[in-house]
Amino acid sequence: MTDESTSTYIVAQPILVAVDNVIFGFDGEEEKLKVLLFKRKVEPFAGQWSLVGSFVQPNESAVVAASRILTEFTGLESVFLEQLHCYSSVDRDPGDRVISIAYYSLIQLETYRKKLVEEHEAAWFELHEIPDLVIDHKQMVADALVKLQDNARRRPVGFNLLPPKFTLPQLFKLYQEIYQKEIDDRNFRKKILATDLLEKLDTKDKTTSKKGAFHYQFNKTKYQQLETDGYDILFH
Amino acid sequence: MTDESTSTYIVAQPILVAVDNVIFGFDGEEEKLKVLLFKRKVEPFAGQWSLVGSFVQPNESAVVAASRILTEFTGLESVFLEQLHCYSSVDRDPGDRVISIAYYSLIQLETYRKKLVEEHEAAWFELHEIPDLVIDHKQMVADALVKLQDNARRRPVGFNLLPPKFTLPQLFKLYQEIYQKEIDDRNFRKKILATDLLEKLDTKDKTTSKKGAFHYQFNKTKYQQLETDGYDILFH
DNA sequence: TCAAAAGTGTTGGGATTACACCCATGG
DNA sequence: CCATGGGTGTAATCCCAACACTTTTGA
Repeated sequence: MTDESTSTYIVAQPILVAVDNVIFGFDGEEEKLKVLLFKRKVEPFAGQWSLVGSFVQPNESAVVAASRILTEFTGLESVFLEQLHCYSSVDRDPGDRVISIAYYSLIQLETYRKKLVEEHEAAWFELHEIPDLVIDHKQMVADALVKLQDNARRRPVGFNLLPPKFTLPQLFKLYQEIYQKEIDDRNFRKKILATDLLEKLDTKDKTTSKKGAFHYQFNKTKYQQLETDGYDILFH
Repeated sequence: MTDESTSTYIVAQPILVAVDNVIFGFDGEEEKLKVLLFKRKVEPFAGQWSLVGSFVQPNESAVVAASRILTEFTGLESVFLEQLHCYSSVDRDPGDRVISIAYYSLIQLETYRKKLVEEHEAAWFELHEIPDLVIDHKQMVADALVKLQDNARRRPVGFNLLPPKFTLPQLFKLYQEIYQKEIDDRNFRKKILATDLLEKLDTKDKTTSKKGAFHYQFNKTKYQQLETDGYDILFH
């Protein structure tokens, strides 16, 4: 299949195909949405900040490639991963003609493997502290955020960013981070609880207040249903 | 740039990159939304129905390639054209490893060059009469329709499918075609007129009724504003 | 006792759905 | 004059944004 001499398509010229992954994580301590970046290893632009990425191998699809590098950098498997856009300007990469299929994923920062990230000289950056990135990666991050916002309105994606047990104040702050604005907390609770997605537990998280905030978890059945059926909530 | 011997990326293996275009047109006579298909010229699958597509050339981006084949088949330039998704399964094309970046475009059926279409053995198919298509093209059409529906709710895309002067009954039927369902016509008028997008002319189209339906055209200023700002209308 | 965060309800206004009849015209 | 499609209005409902105070508890 990948031996060019056997190709049916004589006249076509192959192109290098990469994937880049905008990995979002929610830092529960700092209550900030962050993006994983690393220092690029290869020329051109070696040493500069970049999204994590890889060339697509002959025996893998783009989503498998994106998943592979996600695992490589975080140790995580089977997390939220969705295609964003394919970037294909002729001159985007001065090293060669390379198109890049961008993905974005949502992970729980608490569960990623810190060691892997350090080995790769990677780091988490807040949205408004993202440094200059190679090629069109800054555009990819911007596009990913828009898509995340759009998605968070229609489907329970936000929960991919939180640990299994979380509190409503945490969830609330996460959504404020996603939308990069202040949200009315009373209306937020109403709307989120109205989805029937949350199950209140009788334990509390007392790390952030004396009163303590109740833990919640998802109703898995409802979660899967809403993941496909969707809803439509605008947060103000 | 495209000479492999000069590539910085020694280890990467290039892949064939194609674009496929889901071209939608609204047939004003039959009041049907249609998709342009043609009989594939090359093996494998020569002679079978396919979306129009092409390999991406070394000197063009994917969107340029998609635009090029659109012009080739319809004679049209600078019409609505938007990226849909990149399909990259390893075995999707038995001829070779080929990934395809799918686009979709919206054109006015009345203005396309009929001759070009005939020369290419292409034809317009209603949505529910689409034959078996090669590879994953049927999936592309399905995905394109979903994206079109989503887009029509948020932006004035529907107007790309109509001639400069059109009537409200035409627009109404177009939206019913896009959503593949019946819509309340009184509420439809209210919602569409509320956008401030339409300018009523004092001429009438009498081809479909004795009373005649008033022509409308867009307010270009408002159109451009809403194209970027967007709105959010659900049609019931 | 008080500071700090968690939690809770109501109401007025605007938007939306559902719904049925009159109008204009050419044949 | 009538058949055909074009055009219009309203009432009841629902939804939602806006808004401020009480609770809990550890220090």
